[in-house]
Amino acid sequence: MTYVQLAPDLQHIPDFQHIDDDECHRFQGTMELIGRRWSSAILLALTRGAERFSEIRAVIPGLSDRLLSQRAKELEAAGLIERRVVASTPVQISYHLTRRGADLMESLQPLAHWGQQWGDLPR
Amino acid sequence: MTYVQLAPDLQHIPDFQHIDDDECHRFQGTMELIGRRWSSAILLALTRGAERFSEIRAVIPGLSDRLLSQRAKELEAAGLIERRVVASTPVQISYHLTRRGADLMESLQPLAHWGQQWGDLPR
DNA sequence: CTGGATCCCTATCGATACTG
DNA sequence: CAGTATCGATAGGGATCCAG
Repeated sequence: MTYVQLAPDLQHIPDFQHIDDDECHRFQGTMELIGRRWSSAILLALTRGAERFSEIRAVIPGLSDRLLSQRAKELEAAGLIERRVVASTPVQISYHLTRRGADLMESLQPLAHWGQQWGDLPR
Repeated sequence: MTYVQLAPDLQHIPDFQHIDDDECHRFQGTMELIGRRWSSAILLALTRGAERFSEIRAVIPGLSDRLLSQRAKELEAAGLIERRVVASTPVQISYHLTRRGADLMESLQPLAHWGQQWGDLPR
């Protein structure tokens, strides 16, 4: 995105004034990753302590095996979550936020506040 | 999403501990709205002062008329942007962040920080 | 200038069945 | 338990043309 002047009544927002094109793409990329269906729910489930595959699925009604598996791969590829395998019998698999993922969740707290402050999105 | 215990090493994250099911749905809904392709770019363009249809399109390479029109409707329906019509000849149409939209952009600043801190998402 | 209408292709999704 | 395979339905998106 090309740079344009920040709107006068929004100049108290400091951090969007000096974002260059690359940073815009990062920003959009991040939004599209965690904006995909179930992505944020999965991250939130992990933030809340869910670890096992079935545990995550259990706390997110409507989430199917297939989509959880797919999203987990994407989030792992993005470095937001980690998949641990313990070679016992049966094999124990658990998912955890990485440091990077935990930082992301922290950075989303103001957004959660915003949601609480403004109530439901209009349909 | 059903409540589960917050992971021990994440208990310093206060705001996700007490989010109930409704708030989870709001959170996910917000993420999916602004996570759609071009949505965040459009909001960012408005934050930076773009107002006219052609102006927004000009600063977002790859964004088509159709998608800008569609996203604008969605964002307007969500109460994040406002569409003003001045009945001159020709008709002057401009887009602006609402208070709600501007608040949203403010709440996204930590996320922009996160992107800068962690660099590009892995491909 | 600001879109609306249409076509058409692709990505994505949900459901179902199956596996180590 | 933790996925993979397959399939049909649907939604999203690009390109193009058209209009007030």
